[in-house]
Amino acid sequence: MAEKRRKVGNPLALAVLAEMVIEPMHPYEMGRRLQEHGKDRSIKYNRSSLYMVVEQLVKAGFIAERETVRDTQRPERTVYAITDAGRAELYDWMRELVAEPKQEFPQFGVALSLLAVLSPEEAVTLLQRRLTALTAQLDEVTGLITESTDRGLAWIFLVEEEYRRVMLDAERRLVTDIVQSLQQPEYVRQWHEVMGRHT
Amino acid sequence: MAEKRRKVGNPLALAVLAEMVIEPMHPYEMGRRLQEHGKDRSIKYNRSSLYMVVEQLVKAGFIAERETVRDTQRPERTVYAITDAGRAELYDWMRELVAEPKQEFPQFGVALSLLAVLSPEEAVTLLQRRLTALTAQLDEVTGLITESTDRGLAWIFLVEEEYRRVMLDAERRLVTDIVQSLQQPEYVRQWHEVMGRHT
DNA sequence: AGGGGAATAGTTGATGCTGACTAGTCGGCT
DNA sequence: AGCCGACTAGTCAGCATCAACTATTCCCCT
Repeated sequence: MAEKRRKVGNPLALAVLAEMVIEPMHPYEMGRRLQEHGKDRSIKYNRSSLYMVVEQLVKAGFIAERETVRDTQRPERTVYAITDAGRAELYDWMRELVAEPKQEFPQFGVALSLLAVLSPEEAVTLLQRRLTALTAQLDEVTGLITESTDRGLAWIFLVEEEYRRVMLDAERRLVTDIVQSLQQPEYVRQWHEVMGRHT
Repeated sequence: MAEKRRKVGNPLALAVLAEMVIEPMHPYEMGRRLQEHGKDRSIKYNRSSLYMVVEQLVKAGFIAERETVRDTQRPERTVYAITDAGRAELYDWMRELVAEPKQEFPQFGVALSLLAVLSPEEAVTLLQRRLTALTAQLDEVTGLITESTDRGLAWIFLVEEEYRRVMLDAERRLVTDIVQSLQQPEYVRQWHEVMGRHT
């Protein structure tokens, strides 16, 4: 119920645990799979963070070193396996993430909360640029979804892209509405009135 | 056009610059205003980060120490003022934030991309819990918006709450849809089929 | 047979962030 | 006249992050 502070908080750690539930693995391999399955579109992936996170997971007792292989060629690879504590952490963390929405701070929210520093006219121009970009992103995601569905990829693996699509669509609608409002003299008058004090 | 790496990247720095465009100020005061105007709902605020960010802004030449006041009582306060470079940075940064959507990694996206580690039945239960929480948050935001509008607060100061409302609403719809899908045997069958290999 | 690019695998330094702590002051209650 | 809690204001140690770097091997082209 209450939210605990995770010993390892980086979402990449969650992905690592999820990979290791399937089979023991060395870090580089985890990264490779993450990218291969496009998980890096939803989880910020960075190789150095990966090694960091693996180290932290070991310290926390969620994974353990299994063996160090050097198969005649290639650099040395350390293979890790998930522990019982790690499995417990994975499920507990997943449950929390799914069931409890957490306050986040999207960049665009920051921009909107300070929108008043710009002039209404400039805001309109900039928001229209955003609209173009959003439309492009929407097309990209929609394309990816249709293409994957056609290739017979199971629905469960596309739900995160569907999420992205829905959020992009909602944002696009909102931006369109704001642009509309900013073109009505009534709103612009109010803006200038409020901002009159400074600048 | 191209995105530069900001010398100071913390969004709190942007809020600081925006406050200082109005008048010179000491850090604590900036923090107080941020909270007073509810900007801390959109911008992650933390006192220690604030002092950090001010230091960074000084180093980058975006703000400058103006005077150190000790008015007989209270601890020493250092007042800072924005520089021309700072003003330029503020506008440039705002333009980028408004016009160019940036890839972010919301927690729920992470959860969805790994949803398959849970059982469909548990996923449904958890998503229903999320639904309740989302509805509560929606009510809160909607309440805040109506109340503020009634008090005559200008529309421009509520646009960030409107953004939050729209996003929450879209997420709620999506979660509802997912729950619906997960209750159709066809989808559950597919899930088990795909997951059959491991676990 | 050798040179260059891509892939494999991992390390490190420099910087950023924040929870926990310090420390003075005001006001009010008793 | 003394104590408590809230507010004001700032500092700091420790952990997290990531761009850039190192180093080895594979394999294709000429």
